[in-house]
Amino acid sequence: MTGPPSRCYWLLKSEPTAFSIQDLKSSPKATACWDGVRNYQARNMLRDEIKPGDGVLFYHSNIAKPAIVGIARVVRGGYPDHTAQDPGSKYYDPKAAPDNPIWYMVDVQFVHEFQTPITREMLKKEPAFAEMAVLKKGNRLSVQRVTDSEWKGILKLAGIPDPLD
DNA sequence: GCCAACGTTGGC
DNA sequence: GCCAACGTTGGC
Repeated sequence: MTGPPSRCYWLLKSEPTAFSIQDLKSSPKATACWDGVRNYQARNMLRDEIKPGDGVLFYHSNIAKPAIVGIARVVRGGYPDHTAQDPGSKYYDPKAAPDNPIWYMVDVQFVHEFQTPITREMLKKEPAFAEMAVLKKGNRLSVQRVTDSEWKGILKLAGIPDPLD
């Protein structure tokens, strides 16, 4: 094989009151597990598609100015979300078991926080981002695919070179 | 706070 | 398998 390994891009959504990019940055090794996803479509992407080395747009939702606030990288691919088997967790799912974890998570590492968040309002002004799932009305998926050109466009808006290169 | 959109549940 | 009811998400 020649050339760089292929890399995919994702948008991960989080309510900053639950888990913010600052929380990620201040985690040990600036790394945290992306737990608590309880939607099958999102689960399938976490389990099957998201690989170490992939790029992540970190999106803050459910706030006055929802925005992409920075970049992370995937450092561990899909593995069972243990919070589903922890009765003390708010993400507990009594149907999950060691031989049937049901829910999966990945590990992500902080890479870069944008000096100025790229707000939803800004994204909506750019035709290049019109097809992004995050902008579609009613879309609640917390894990979304991002195309190469969308990724490049976001970094261009942020005014930085690709921090994963 | 409002409410539209969505996913899940469960009766039938 | 249908679909109404419900709980949740998340922009506004």
